[in-house]
Amino acid sequence: LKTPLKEAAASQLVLTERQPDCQPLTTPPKPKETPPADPWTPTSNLKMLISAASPEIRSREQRRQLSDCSSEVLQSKHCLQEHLLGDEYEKSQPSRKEKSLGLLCHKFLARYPDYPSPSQKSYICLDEVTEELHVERRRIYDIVNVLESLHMVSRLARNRYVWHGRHNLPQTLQALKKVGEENKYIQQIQTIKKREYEHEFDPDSERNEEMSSPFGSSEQSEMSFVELPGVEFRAASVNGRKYKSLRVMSQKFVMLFLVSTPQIVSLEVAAKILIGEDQLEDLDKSKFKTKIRRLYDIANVLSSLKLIKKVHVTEERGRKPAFKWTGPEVFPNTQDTKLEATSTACPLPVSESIPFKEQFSKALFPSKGKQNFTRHSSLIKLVKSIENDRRKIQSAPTSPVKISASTYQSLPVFPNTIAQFPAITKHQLEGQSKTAEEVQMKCALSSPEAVPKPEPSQQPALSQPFGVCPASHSSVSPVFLPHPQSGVSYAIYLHPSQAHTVTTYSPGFMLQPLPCANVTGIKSNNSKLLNKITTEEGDTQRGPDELTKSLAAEERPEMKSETSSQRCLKRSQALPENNLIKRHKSDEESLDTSLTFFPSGYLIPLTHCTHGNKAECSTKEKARVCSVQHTAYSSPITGVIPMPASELKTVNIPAFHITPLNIMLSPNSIAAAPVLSNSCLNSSSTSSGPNPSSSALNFMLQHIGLIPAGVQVPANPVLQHVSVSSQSENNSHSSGSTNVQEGKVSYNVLELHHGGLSGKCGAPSAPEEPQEPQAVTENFFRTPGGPNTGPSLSASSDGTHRTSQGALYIPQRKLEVSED
DNA sequence: ATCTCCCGCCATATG
DNA sequence: CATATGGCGGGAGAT
Repeated sequence: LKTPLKEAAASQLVLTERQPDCQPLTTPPKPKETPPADPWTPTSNLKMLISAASPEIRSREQRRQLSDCSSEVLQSKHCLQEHLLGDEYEKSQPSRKEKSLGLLCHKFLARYPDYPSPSQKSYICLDEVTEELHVERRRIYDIVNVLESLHMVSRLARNRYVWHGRHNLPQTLQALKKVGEENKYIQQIQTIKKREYEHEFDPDSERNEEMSSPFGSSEQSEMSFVELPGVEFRAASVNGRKYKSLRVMSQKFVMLFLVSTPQIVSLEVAAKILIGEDQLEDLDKSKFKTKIRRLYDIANVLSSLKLIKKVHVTEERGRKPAFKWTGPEVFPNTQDTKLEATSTACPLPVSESIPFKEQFSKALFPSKGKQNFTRHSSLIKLVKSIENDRRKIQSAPTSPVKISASTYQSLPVFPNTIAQFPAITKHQLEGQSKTAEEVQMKCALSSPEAVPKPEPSQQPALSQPFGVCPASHSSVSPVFLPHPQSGVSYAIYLHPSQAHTVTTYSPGFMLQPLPCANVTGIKSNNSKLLNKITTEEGDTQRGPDELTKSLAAEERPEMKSETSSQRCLKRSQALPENNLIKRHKSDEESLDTSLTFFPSGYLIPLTHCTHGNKAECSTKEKARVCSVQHTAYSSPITGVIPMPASELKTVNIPAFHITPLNIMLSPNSIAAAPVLSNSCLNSSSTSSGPNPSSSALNFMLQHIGLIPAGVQVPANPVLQHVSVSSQSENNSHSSGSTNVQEGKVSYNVLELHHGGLSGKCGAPSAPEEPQEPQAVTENFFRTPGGPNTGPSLSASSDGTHRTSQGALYIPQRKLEVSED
């Protein structure tokens, strides 16, 4: 007896047929709903489904109730009847679980096809649903709200929703991921973890430095709902002020998964981040509790959607509830459209293309969208927030703030719009701008996860936008950052999405170390903390894959490094699939520039900012950007000080995974701009390019705060490329420890966590091992020297992984992740 | 005891 | 004004 899985349920036909039956009303008198599910009832199916999910429960129930009744249905019925007769009182323990939101959600979802045919839209009438499902309206709202956040449904009018199914999911997720990156959730997560960590070990932690301001700076926007071009919020409430807290929370929650590397997010962290956004400090306990409650609600429906599943992360402080993303991988934009459609295994692939365009055009021409984009309240709000931003910015010009308030204000509400641009265009623009500046920059290497299969032939990435971890962007835009102290301005190439994020020079911002969200001690964390992550049960798939991936990536570097200056394509582009598409460049920015969205959720076209690619930006614009006044709507694009690529040097610091940063000294300044390139990238620099002077490197590091002013890091080691030990690849379990013990630096291990797809390049390995407990390791930066010593770079010259003086030592930490 | 999270009061939004 | 929505948090079942 196969459990009727979702597939079945999903099938439209089945559903259709089943629907009528679903109604309990039609259920014959006696079969009162009872735990010992009757296999033939839809409800029972659901139950089975659920029980299947949690074996424990099932077994328990079976033992308890149906222990001897092996003949299922009939038997159970008998039992039921007896029971009923015995105690007429319903008492049929609708045990709390049977009323769970998760189950309810399953029922709800069962009513609609995952991929409704575009031709016939299905509507949702809340009244019907509540009635049919036997639930209080309130509960339905919970479900619908979350679905809304994913754009699986959208409200038409009171009591009325449209069912979109999962058609929008890819875009939505992509958009969310992007926003998540912009919000720098990774950093926040790290900060939180770090804090916890510090709190545990060193209550007296004298964490000085800017890190002290966790996200005080990152106080996020108020609620901003990420919309999709085609799916605006219709009339009904939702739009206006009444926040859509649950909706927004849901989106943010999802974002956390999408940006963090081991795609696992603990409730605690999520709650903190979500709280942190609105009310900075305010460690209100009750508030936290409430947040957690909400998260559970959201998690339940997300679980029903199979986007996440519950797991437990065990750290030294016991196990904490967490959830693991089990939804589709989300690829960085550009390729998005294509890849996602593919990856989603959409039953109705064709149907999607058209809506897409429509949506797109809508986004471009708001006018069509009716009055959706204008509304008093929002405008007012906008103004307010802008003012607010200004105030903040001005008041704390020198503070180590990393994110300007405006950042969030300018959050594109329709990030998707950008994403939807044909990759071609994007690349084209990109290329142009690049050419113009011939910056050796960028190469948005996408985070490992974004790289399904590291292609051996990948082009060497030269650099990467700093602070962006999972760089999923391909274009970079320079931003001028006034240096508070020296007064020297830096030009940092950032991905457009990041550009508007940074308004102030911030070491912290640049520090962003690894894409790995779980890595805690970024800075000088003494790592006393070695936590371990062990994944019990089979979802460990990731470990192996990632390893493989990383291996491939690292090993290849020298092979083909084409000389720098090649336009670095994003890694993903290097991938075969991606290559198929003629990648031309386009610039997101053009779009970004022309259209800016505000938190309020309305699309407001801006005229003053011309599209035009950054290459064309004039000096004046530059200036404008520099000014703190730079507000939400101003274009993130700035001018660049032209600098021959040759002058720029690239340093490869594998161990760090620091996203590369190109720092350019302002006109008058001399020196070469040190550039850190991500280790993931095969740095062409490995051998070809001149090595940056160590002084430059040190300068850089010091600035970033990675090393104390006095410390000098030898350049050579850093430049070396470390070859990954093959062993790690094979046994992910022990790889971590091995590395640590041997004093080896294991970035490969780090990569392990990069959530990713199961890419496997040359390495055969990594078939997923479903049910086995596995250990994943997490690394932390640690400074052997002591707390104050900045982390040093660990490098291996010759693949020896030797820790050089001042080498960065990355201890491992294991966390145990167990499912239920 | 802790983890989950259901229930439903009640403030708001909408029509 | 009647309803529809949807914050919110008490407190109880599940572990």
